[in-house]
Amino acid sequence: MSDLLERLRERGWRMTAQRRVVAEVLVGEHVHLTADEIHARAAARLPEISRATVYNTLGELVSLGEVIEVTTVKRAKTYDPNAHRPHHHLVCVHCGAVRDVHPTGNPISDLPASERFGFTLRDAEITYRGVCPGCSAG
Amino acid sequence: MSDLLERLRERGWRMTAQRRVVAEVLVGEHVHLTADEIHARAAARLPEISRATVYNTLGELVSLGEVIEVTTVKRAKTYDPNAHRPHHHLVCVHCGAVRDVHPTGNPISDLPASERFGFTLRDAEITYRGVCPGCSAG
DNA sequence: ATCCTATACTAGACATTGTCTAAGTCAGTT
DNA sequence: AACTGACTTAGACAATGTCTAGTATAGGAT
Repeated sequence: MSDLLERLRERGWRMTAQRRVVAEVLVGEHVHLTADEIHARAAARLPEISRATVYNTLGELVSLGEVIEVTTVKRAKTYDPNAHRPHHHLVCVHCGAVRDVHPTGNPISDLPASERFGFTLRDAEITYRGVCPGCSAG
Repeated sequence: MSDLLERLRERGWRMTAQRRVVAEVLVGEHVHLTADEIHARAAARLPEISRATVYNTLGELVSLGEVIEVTTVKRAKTYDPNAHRPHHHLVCVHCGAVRDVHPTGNPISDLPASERFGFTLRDAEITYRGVCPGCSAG
């Protein structure tokens, strides 16, 4: 967590109160938040922080590889601070809840050359869809 | 293609000019279009078709399982008419191009029970990310 | 410690994508 | 041919994300 701030500073990031707060919100809760939720939590500590800054900061963190942008079925993207531990996602089709999961195997090796169409593969993301215990109980 | 219209009629779909045009646009080009692109192409044939109708029709086709909604990195969802042939997607991180691909193996069997957290799994979607030949040449 | 400047922040307008509503229209049935 | 519930329309609204012009500030230089 202060690891994150350390790494960022080493990469020449100028440290500001706004960026610190956004980073703290992200790492503080190990859940997937939307930009708006992050803004709300950040504003609780730093009331004048603007939406634009939150969006910019998130974009930078994604570019730096410190945070992963997850696009689910919901309108808004969510941000996953767990970027350094490779993982995939399990989504409840009913309530939208998201969990990080770790399947065995490597999807990239499952894609034969004939199916790569000349692409240089970078990574693969698996989204498992299902119904969570809470929703199937209802 | 007229298969699609057949199936829909059998399921009690009321057939209208608007729905026919949207279905034809979808099946006519085997690419992934956004709702707006579909609207533009539909309007070329049926100028007074409204955005709401396109959105409604796409939503119905998705509910009926005739079309798959694909959420990529881009803002807008895209619609994939290839719903009856299970497949996954290969996306160019540079230009956003999407191809359908068929990896070997079954991702669902790669998710051990201990990683399912009580979810009832329905399906899994793999998104491969890489750079397409055109973009890596540039 | 102070100054300087590139970088970052803010407010708010704007853009894009998707949803909803009220009123009018039409497909398919009788 | 009339009827009726389902469909469509225009446009307002909502949610999410981007951009700009002006202001503030972090961190290096002095």
